[in-house]
Amino acid sequence: MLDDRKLAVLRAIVEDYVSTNEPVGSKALAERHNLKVSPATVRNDMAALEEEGYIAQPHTSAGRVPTDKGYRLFVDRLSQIKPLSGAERRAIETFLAGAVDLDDVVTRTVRLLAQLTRQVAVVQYPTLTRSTVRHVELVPLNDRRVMLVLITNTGRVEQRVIELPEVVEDTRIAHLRAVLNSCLDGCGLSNVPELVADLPERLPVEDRPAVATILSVLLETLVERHDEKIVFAGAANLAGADFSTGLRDVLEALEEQVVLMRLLGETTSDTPSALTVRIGSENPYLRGTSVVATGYGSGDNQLARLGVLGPTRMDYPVTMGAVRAVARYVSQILAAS
Amino acid sequence: MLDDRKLAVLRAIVEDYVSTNEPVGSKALAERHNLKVSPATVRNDMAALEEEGYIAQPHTSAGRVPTDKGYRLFVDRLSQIKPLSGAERRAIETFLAGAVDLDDVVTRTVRLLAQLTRQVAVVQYPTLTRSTVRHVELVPLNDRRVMLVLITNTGRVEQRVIELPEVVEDTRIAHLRAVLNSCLDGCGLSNVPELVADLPERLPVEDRPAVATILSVLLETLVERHDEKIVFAGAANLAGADFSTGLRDVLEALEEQVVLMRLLGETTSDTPSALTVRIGSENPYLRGTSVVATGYGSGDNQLARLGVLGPTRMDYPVTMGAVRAVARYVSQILAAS
DNA sequence: CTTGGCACTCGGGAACACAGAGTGCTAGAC
DNA sequence: GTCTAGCACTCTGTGTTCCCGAGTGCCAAG
Repeated sequence: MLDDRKLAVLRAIVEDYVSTNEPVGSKALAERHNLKVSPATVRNDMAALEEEGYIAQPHTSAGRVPTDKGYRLFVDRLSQIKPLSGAERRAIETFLAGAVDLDDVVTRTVRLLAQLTRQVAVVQYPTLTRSTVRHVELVPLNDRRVMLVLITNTGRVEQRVIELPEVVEDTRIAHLRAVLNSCLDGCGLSNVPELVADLPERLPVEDRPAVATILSVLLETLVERHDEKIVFAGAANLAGADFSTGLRDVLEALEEQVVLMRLLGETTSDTPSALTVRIGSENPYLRGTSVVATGYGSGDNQLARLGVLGPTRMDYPVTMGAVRAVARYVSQILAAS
Repeated sequence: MLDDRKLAVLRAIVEDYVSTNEPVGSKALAERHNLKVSPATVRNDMAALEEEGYIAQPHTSAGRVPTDKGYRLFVDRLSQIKPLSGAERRAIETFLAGAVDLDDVVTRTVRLLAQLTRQVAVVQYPTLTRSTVRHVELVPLNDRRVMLVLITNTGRVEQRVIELPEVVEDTRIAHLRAVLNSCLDGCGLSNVPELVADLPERLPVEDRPAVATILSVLLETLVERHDEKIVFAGAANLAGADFSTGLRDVLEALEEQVVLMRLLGETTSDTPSALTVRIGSENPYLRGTSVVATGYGSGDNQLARLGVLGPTRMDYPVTMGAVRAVARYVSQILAAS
């Protein structure tokens, strides 16, 4: 049905349209890409491609434009991920190397990705669920209040102020801290609930109300942050592009954690580091945009996802290369710290 | 020079232009606001106002539009800050009350403000400099690494991983922590440098390299975060508005911490809780936008600033009311915690 | 299967006219 | 002196028309 030349024509159409942002006609195609055939032949192929739904024309007698299906075929079979230049790689390294803490890593990553792709970059904070407890700290603030600080091996720090149901002496707080740490240190966060389940029973009865309160806050912290924090950067890059759905909708979506999350998608368990490309109508919300995303994290321990969002008319090979490279570098950084 | 009626005309022009987004003519003015004079008279006044530079016409024979100078006069002398409705106040309260930590307070505040004003909201994180140390924590990660956690009375938590120059036993770390806390607890952050200055001398000589490293990171943390974190929300509200400078520039500025900082401005020391309004060309960057900002914080202890950014053509009384109200509520919340 | 030729179709830009809103000015009314 | 009414003038924005050109689909010939 689609012989090699037709595929070549489709590839040429996508490339030209992406670079010029104008419907591409048969004549220009035959000239620019040396297809060795005449415009008329190209037209025939185009008719076939249109028949199959890979391209469309905005109006009769205009050039052709790739459809979502056309981009899909292009991404799957007609393009190769374009690796970054050496200069770009070095830039990434130096830019990420200066990060001082997790917040900083994420912030730098998202900015870097936005700048590199000239799109909107989205980065999900490393998820807590797969990380392990590095330290639990209880800081007495006054005699009815303590601050709970939870530090994970990914460098993440969560804190909560807890109102105690009764006055508890500092020494007892200190004891509880020691117990908690000996019990939880190095354990996966998902194991925490079962590990602390019998804790109240192992402590003096008079401490139990306070312990119960503290534990409930601790568990709450774990659950609450399960739906993760997510940040974006590069909104300015949207200014030029035109979206079928209107710029406003895109900006609104970017500020909705839930929507962003859905757009980034799930890491498929079998191939965690694979690039996910969702084109136009393949996306849950925001049908007019494309999302290139991937999981990141050290080795087989996938932490979270990152990616970029842009118009359907996007340079997929370049974008995919950038996303993949940044994911790799940030994974390295996180593994090292 | 400018009698009462001319001022009334100016006020009417501003109000009409803000609500309709169209140059306002003499006839419509005389009708809609019962000025009790004829359009011709209004025209004379308009000519005078234009002479003085308070209004301008986009082209000959179009209606008048306020200039920056006109808005300025309007804000300073012709308008009253509009208080929020009861429903709005209750919404603020319930929305802010649910915050679990400082991050959450800031995030909720910025979203609330964006929604309330239908502009872009900007909130600066409470500054460290005026807050006090509540707790310093040193967590050994392995024998060459510790994590420094600094908790302030505003609920802010800073953490850093420190590479030690040599292996230090946990007990010595614990001792150092105790020393640090007894030394710094409750002290203002700005006093920390002098307080820790002679610390190395008071400790065993073999600990000094490690102590020096830790202290240098501690001081660095204080200084680094002096230029503060700043967040925004409501970029989607820009989609409708038109900026002389182009949407792209505004979006770019929003992602530049430094620029945002400059836009929010400094809290003037004499009247810390006063509203600052910068109109159009009065702004350092982004000449085409207006910024309404104010300091917030508990009582005389100003912590940071918050505000909104929008087109010059903005409903100043309403915006100012919202900014003031939100600043008050968030100050309360922070004072209580 | 490919190619050249040809008639057809639209979109977009230029030229143009026109209605309507708004102005400035002047002369008269209070 | 200040306000008002009338009038001529000046624009912008919109709608219309027209035309060019790029691009297509189809057909017949190589």
